[in-house]
Amino acid sequence: MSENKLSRDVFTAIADPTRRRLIHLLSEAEELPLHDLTVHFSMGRTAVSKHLTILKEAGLVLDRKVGRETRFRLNAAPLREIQDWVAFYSKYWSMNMMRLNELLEEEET
Amino acid sequence: MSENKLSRDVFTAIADPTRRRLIHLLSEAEELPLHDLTVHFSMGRTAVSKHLTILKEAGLVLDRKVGRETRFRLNAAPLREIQDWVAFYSKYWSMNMMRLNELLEEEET
DNA sequence: ATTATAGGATACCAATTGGTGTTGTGTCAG
DNA sequence: CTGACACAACACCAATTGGTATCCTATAAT
Repeated sequence: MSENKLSRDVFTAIADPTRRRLIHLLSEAEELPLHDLTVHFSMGRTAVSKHLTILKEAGLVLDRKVGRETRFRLNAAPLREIQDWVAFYSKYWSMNMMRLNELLEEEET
Repeated sequence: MSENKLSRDVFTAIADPTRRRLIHLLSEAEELPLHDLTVHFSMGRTAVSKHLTILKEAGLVLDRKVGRETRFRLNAAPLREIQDWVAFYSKYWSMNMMRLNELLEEEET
């Protein structure tokens, strides 16, 4: 029962706009404590903390305690999975809609 | 109140694994009716239909009625937004963790 | 020592999500 | 015409999500 709940889908982690903003903030600041992140949002500290937990479970952020504050920093590596996934489908928009439509026209004759 | 609910975040659309499987199935089959898609899943037809609606709202699939069946096909173009988003962060995993750790070491001295 | 700050831990809540079953309608086949 | 099929449209439900407020501990500043 005491399993690690460290596994979280990267896709669901980046699904939330708040989480994407957090990723962006962390990308331009190297390392930030919770408080400094919270001020950028209109929601409370607890909510931001929850989002950070989800990002942590997806491996997208790392945290370390420094004195009384917990500093968060970005770990972009898991985003590679997203890139790989979407790269597979890039061929479907580079060989364009036009060709697809042609095929469908033919089929209907 | 009768606004079009056509706007749906692409990020949330691809967050669900079922939806990603649907995208994959459609990518290799050009065009498929709901029934042919449903047989690949252990859930009911209604559930699959709902997922397809979400994909439609994100612009990721298009549908057309052919006789008594509704055929769905992939429209990969909106995935470009994902690619653009993730491409921005690719620099954070190419200039690697090592460099980041170096910076943090220095900071602590 | 006292007080203020940073944040973890809970408990709680409303809204959304992901699924179900049912019903109704248009279409294809005998 | 009749029955089977493909699907949309609902109504409904449990679990999850995204947020809140409250309480508590640890650290920092005076």
